[in-house]
Amino acid sequence: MAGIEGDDSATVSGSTLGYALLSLLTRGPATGYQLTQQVKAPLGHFWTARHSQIYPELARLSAAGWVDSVEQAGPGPRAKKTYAVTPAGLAALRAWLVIPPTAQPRSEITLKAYAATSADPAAMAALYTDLADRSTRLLAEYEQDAARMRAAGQDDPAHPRFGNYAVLMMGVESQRAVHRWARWLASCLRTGRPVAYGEAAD
Amino acid sequence: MAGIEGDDSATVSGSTLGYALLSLLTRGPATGYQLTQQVKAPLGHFWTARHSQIYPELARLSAAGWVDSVEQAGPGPRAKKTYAVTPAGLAALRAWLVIPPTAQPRSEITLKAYAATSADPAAMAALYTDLADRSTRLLAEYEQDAARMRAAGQDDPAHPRFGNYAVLMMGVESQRAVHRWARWLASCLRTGRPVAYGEAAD
DNA sequence: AGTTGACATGTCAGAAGTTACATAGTGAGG
DNA sequence: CCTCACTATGTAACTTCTGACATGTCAACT
Repeated sequence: MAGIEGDDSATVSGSTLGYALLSLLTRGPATGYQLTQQVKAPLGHFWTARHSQIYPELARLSAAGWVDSVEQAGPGPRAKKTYAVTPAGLAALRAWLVIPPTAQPRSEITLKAYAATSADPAAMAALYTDLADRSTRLLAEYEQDAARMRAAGQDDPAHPRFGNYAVLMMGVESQRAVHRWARWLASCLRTGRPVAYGEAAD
Repeated sequence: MAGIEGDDSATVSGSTLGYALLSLLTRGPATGYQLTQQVKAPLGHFWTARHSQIYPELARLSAAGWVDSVEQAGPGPRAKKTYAVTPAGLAALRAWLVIPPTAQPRSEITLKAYAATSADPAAMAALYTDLADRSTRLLAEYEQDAARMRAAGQDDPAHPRFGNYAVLMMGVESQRAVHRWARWLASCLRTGRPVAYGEAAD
């Protein structure tokens, strides 16, 4: 109830996805389809959503008065809708942003490491070697993107897309962390003996 | 169907939570209550579940023949059940472990960073300063745990609880990454100007 | 002329996860 | 004696997320 029917109580309501969409819309109006594309990168490195989740959520945001939409004739059987954040939506986003989040991260690859001793060591070592390789590739990709952004002045907190740069930098840090860890773990499993951290060989 | 009715097909079925519980049970038989405690640390840093999710999942694992249970008279209105992995359960776990995971991580704090420019800079800077402090505390805690484990020989891949150590090391890497990133971001937001990575002051 | 891929919007069933409700014994401390 | 915390197991309602189903246009390539 609170906050979802146009009242201006300070109560924060709405799902995390709703705020993610509002964040995307602060970069300019967009259609549901465009938002679906935009949750791929760099946001997609830390938050994803399918279109089947996005369209209903946009309807909810619209009902709450947090976004406006204009319809144009588009391809396909239905009208194309372009959404934009309303002042109420922006206020709601600003209120949500400064609340410290509590959600714990979930990582399936780390969960698998927890049971590493139950599996075939060679197969598990291969799994973490692949992960290390993948993180190397991703890291190179992210660093290139970061350099491009810096050249465009996007590393300035005053730049309207500074958030993209901030998320990308978290991606860089994460991949560095994953790389070091995966390499160490693969080394442990391959040799079958304790390996000091930082001494993992390729 | 496949894999859930006692057939020994190579097909992997079951939820991630099911495999997480099997992983815990490879460390020895446990009750649902004990499993609820054990998903707190170190596994809880990367995977969590409430008892309301664990009890039904144990019932499903039992129906699939992946775990066995023995009942003892316990406190409270119901019998206490102690679960143990069956050979079929262990085989299922081993098959699942070597499949490369695909799930993307989710991080609410990174999502908030994406919209950082929409919020009050001072409030956002405080949020990331707090995060940096929290990661410092966690890191110290994790490093202590890691030292204790190393002293107990748990850093040896042959040790039955090597997985605990591996997960903890991911925790260490993650907190280091979060710390560096949060400090940098807070610095950016506080000064309002681009800050080179690695040059963020406290 | 036919196929593929991008554009574009939606629904539905089910899985996964959270919060709250419900019950009951035991031991420690006030 | 009372309360609190821990042990212990379950259910119910609800939210969130995924995967599949459903429709239709337009441009490029074969």
